[in-house]
Amino acid sequence: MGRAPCCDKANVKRGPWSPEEDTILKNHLEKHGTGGNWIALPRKAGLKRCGKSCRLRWLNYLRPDIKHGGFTEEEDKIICTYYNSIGSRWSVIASKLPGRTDNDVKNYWNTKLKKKLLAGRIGLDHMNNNNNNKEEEMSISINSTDHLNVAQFSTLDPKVELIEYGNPDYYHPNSSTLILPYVMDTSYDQNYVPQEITLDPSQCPIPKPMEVLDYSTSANNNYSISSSQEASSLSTSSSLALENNHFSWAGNGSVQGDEILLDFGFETPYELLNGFGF
DNA sequence: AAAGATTTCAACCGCATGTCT
DNA sequence: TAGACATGCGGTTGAAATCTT
Repeated sequence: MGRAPCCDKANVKRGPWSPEEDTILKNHLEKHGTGGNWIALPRKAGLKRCGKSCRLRWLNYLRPDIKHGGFTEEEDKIICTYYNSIGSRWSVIASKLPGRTDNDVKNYWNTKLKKKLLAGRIGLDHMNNNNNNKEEEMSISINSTDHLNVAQFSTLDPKVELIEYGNPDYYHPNSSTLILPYVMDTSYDQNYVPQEITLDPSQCPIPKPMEVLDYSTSANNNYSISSSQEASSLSTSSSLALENNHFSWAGNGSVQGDEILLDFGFETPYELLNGFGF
């Protein structure tokens, strides 16, 4: 026995909203509000729609304060910083971007920002344009007794900066704020100027240094992580695998069949990789 | 110009959580 | 306190738009 449906699907219209439906919903909400009950709203408004669908349409499209159009560089930075800190909590991230919805942010991340960031993070431009040696190795150190040091991708491209969790320069235990450098691909912006973003931990639960998990127990396990959705959106068939303490990124498309070996020593910044949607 | 491939994004789905009785 | 119901959320889907060959 499954869960009872929230509405009678047989008598409910689905799919794209017509301008007429939009008008009806908007007028009704402007006059009467939600009435504290989205489920009953479509019937009251005279719409053959599910209440959840009405709610989504209003929140994601019809609300007067919705900001349509492309994301700004500043918004990119905020999304990246929060995503790296709290993961795919889109509603929290969207709440930091006035006029943006969680759906917007999620779509933007999945279709554009992730690609942009990923490309910058593994320094593809650098490899493709400036390096005849097709195989590079980057070293990442994790100090489990101290903090997660996501560290030194800069060996690959000194222009690419990464957040270092737990770095006392950025994390101040007695302070009400956390300052993080921004992760970005400078190849996309020749005028890149390193910036800092100040976060309010009460609004955004940044992991503290000692909260980082100990990955050592999994260091000898073999992981193979891949995503068909990811492969699709990246126009590549890519995979990330961990074997014998080495992460290997294997992909085609923009990587052009190259393989990048990431040496994590004895421990693995799984959270970082996981945080970027691997 | 047309067909196929890829990207975008609105909308849906189902689970988790909150609230009310 | 438990159950029913509503809402919120993140993941996923698929049609339309756009790009490439």
